[in-house]
Amino acid sequence: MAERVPDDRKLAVLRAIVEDYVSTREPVGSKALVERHQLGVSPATVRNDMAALEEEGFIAQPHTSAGRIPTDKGYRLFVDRLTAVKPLTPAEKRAISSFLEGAVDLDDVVHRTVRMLAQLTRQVAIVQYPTLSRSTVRHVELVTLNPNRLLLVLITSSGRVEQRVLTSEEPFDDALLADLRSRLLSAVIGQRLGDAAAGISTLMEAFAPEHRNTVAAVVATLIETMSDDRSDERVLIGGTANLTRFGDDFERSVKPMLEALEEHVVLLKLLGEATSSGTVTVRIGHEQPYEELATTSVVATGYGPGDDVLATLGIVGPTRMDYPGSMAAVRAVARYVSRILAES
Amino acid sequence: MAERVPDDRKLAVLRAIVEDYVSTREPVGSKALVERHQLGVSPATVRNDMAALEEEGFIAQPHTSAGRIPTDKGYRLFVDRLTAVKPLTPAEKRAISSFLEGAVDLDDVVHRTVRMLAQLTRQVAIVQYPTLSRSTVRHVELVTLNPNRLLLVLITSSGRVEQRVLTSEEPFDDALLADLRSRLLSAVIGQRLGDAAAGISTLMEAFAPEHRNTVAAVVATLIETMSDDRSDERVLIGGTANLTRFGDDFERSVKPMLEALEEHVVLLKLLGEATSSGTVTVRIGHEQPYEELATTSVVATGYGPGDDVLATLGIVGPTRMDYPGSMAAVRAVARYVSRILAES
DNA sequence: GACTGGCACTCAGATCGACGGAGTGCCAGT
DNA sequence: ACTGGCACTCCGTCGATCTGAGTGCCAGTC
Repeated sequence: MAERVPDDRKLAVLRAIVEDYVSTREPVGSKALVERHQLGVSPATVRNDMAALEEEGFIAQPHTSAGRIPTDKGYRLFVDRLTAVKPLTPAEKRAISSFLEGAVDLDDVVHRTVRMLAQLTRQVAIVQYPTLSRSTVRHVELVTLNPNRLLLVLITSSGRVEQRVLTSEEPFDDALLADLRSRLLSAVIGQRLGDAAAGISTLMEAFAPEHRNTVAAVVATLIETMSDDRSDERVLIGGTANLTRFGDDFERSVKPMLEALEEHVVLLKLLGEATSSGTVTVRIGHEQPYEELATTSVVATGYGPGDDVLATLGIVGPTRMDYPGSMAAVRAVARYVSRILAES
Repeated sequence: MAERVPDDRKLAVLRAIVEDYVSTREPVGSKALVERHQLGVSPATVRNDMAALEEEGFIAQPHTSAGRIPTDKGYRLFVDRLTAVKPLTPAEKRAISSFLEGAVDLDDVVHRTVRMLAQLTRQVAIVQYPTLSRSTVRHVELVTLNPNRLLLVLITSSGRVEQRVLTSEEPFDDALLADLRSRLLSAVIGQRLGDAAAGISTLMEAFAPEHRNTVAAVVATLIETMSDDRSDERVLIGGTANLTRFGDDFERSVKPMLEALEEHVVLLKLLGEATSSGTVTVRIGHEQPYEELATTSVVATGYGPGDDVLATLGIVGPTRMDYPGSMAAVRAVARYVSRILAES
């Protein structure tokens, strides 16, 4: 209880155990450890340290007389205190940068990002679409698809386009629509999505009573489109083929993950609250909210133009993963995609 | 060589083998067969028939003294000649219909369709987005995102919205854009996507020489947007969690499938040429073009409003699948989604 | 000629026991 | 405080054995 953090050599042993276990996937014993790392002490000493680390809950043995594997708590300590920032190679940086530069629109940016992440980390990548709420209204358009169907298009400063279809019993009046359109435009252009609603809800009064039904419907839909910002519940995933590397126990680790990938709500909860794009959040094993994904870790961070954090991206993999590498990749990709967004 | 198709009882035996193997996943022997089906003959007789069927390549045994399993050729015969149309239950029909009715836009239709398919068949579902080429231009909008960036939006009669961003060295001129916009509109509205290009390529001549660069860029982008119809290479997949049911041999059957799911081009090739929505195409094992997916079958059909076939949808699963059920589900879903599209 | 009962044969998968080796904990010695 | 040595544990593997489902074939019956 006096001191919670083990002394230096024990930490070195823990680090060595994590590294070896991650790369070999097998419980690591004292002898193998001293052979592969320059610890400068004998196996017996390492054994004592291991016993202490086990006592404190950082490592565990699957069964008596097997090597040790890190516990979630062990990985946690490793990530918090033992991780040296592992910079990407220049080649990797160039690859990220040039691949993301090639994107033609927001959708493409997100697609490329998820692909890049999956490729770099060789894990399953998840990218949440940027939220609109901070962006402003750039344009509103009303288009009649046929006399009874009206398409409402909302274009935002982030280059995103939202659309809704309205149907009506009686045909839409073109003149009315033109009038409504211009009034909407002047009321709404340049406003933030969140604030614009106030300006148009009173608009109705300018119209003749017999038109108010139509106007009210359009206004309501527009407000709903602006406020009901569904984009923050949209996510894109990639690299599912990397699930093969999850582990041997198909039923217990891969299946729950596949099910989670179907449910975007689950994924968003996994990604968690967005943190500023400088800091990378790591959630290890039981630290994430789903019991079924007990052997799964999440590495995530926020991103967005400039210092705004509009959404979250990250990767998901087995607790036994390369944390330094994943964290570096996630951070780098977030940084680059943020820069791209800022340029828009 | 004289007659290629076995006599009636042999066919009954084959059907029984396929059905039993699909439901039990285990090689089926002569004794078990006569117990579970009313064949009216003894195991010994069935054995003779089996020997004949094996001779002709419809079934095979994994090893001597094991039961038989159907070959691809066996499944093929089963699908071609032994499949009774298995209508969906009224409850299923209602479920499909009401679930699809609830869709708010085209995107939502496709999402719901893929979900429905996956749920009904308990397989991996694939839905190709409907192509635009037959639809007409409903609206074109030019929006300046900032002085040097212009957003071009194309709205089609199918309710689909395409967008492109143009950047320019020098700021866009608002007056010019307004002029260009109205000329574009009158030239293009109501035209088919494929035909509209001709009308606007000559438009440039109406503008002053110093503006021609800008105009040319916008026109070129618009034409590209209309003709480079990327929607036909977009697909949506769902039900990947059903991959768990693929088989025990993870590495050889699930991994290639996961990889295929990452590559939309591969999926499109799997779905194959669209057939009219009445007929369902079944590709069994080696009949589909990918070596790695030798134990995978595809059940697909075309769909689209009315009798137009705009795209393909279907399911992918292990060769050992419930063909009658899958075919019925695919056909029914295609029919319903076609109807929904026709109403738009 | 078509079907059946019987029989010998095959072979994958399960069961069992022995064994080797990696790894541990502990203790006495430096 | 570290190390070498030693006895002990126990998983995984290997080989031998056994069992049972399934087969092919043959002689007999309708």
